[in-house]
Amino acid sequence: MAPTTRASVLLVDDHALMRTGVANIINQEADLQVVAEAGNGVEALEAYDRHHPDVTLLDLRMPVMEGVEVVRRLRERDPRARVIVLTTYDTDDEISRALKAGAKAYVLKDISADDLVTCIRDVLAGKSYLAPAAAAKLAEGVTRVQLTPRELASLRLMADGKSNKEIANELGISDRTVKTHLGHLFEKLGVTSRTEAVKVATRRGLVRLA
Amino acid sequence: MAPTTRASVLLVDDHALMRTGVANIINQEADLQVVAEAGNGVEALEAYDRHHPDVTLLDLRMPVMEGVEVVRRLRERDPRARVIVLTTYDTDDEISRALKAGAKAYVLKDISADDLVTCIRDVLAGKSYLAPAAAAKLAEGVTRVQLTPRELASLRLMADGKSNKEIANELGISDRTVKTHLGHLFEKLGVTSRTEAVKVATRRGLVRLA
DNA sequence: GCCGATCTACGACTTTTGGCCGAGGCGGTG
DNA sequence: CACCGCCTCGGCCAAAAGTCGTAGATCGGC
Repeated sequence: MAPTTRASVLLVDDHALMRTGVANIINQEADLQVVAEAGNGVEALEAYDRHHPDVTLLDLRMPVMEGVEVVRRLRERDPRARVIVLTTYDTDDEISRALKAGAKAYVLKDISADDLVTCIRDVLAGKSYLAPAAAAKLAEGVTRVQLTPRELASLRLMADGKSNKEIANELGISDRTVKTHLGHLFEKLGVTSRTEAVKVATRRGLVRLA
Repeated sequence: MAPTTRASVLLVDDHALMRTGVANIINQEADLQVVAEAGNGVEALEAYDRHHPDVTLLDLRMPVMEGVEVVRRLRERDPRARVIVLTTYDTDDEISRALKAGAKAYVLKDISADDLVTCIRDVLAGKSYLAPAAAAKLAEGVTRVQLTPRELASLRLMADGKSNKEIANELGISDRTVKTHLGHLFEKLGVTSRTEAVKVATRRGLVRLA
């Protein structure tokens, strides 16, 4: 039982309670050890540079810097960085973006402590892991919408309650053009009105209200 | 160090990970002990009946039964039930409804483990506790909107992407009347369009998208 | 250099939405 | 009873939104 070297874990979550809870679970394992915690993306990058952990547990949906962006930057500065996304939400957009950014695993917070530990060991062993729910969402997301930059920008402003004219002003284009973009957007989302579009876009993780 | 009687705690959260994390924290305290866990509202009521815990830690936003409803039912069957709401969200609507339903405390999951334990002891001692952020939201909510049943129903359907005509059909009234309800709603929310209304209503916790 | 995607924009049109009135019915309260 | 809040509905009108088709400009890839 001589712990030669425990694998080092970096914990990133904006909820202190979740951090200490998960830290407790992990530190109970003889082969794992939490070496640092971070409450947002910027802190996460700093902590990574200081400790170069073997694996990083990362919540998406954080203040200061978005989770997917953190994944990207971590992998930029260290292509071997192993990132496990641990979050509550499972929109197809977030899942696929996180995986594309280089996350090795995507698990939901309703996972059991045992399964989480197993997942960490799997990732340390070079495997990857997808939560069943996440896999299902991805599968249905074969029909994943590919929005153009303008469509996405229009969508975001629209979801913020802006009128076509206001959107046009902010984007520096004509309101006719906004109509064109939104028309294309509606077609891609399979809807016929803005409120419906906001609903579907929210469900898919394309926008975040509140 | 003879633990005369440790206060019993019931843990309700739909995330297994959060449950075991918090359970670890609580069980490390000599005067506290988790006696049961539940993953949704119905389980929570069953567990309460079996164990009659001294205090219940409850997440809002759960499947099967809404958290506020759980608070209400717990207090119904035992007016002395001490419920601490432990959640991630802090919309003024949820906070005030939870407190009105009889919750003794409202804390957010970004609380530290120490503060959570303190909060539990406070509640056991008969005190109550409001997270600063929650208190602030409540304060600004002096202007809390009071929607009529019809206004709320129209709002919900509208947020679901329905047109006035569709809302009218579902409610069995004229679309003119729907316009009236929505007009009043807009005035109360301080907006002039449906998408804006959806945004504000979501922020206030009046509706839940996704 | 051609093709496809994207962004831009217009006309013309229909439908929907939102604002501004008034008005009757109904149920509870002072 | 009179008042008030809520629900109901109507007309009218202006503005916004959504649908159709068309079309020039740009950019990147084959």
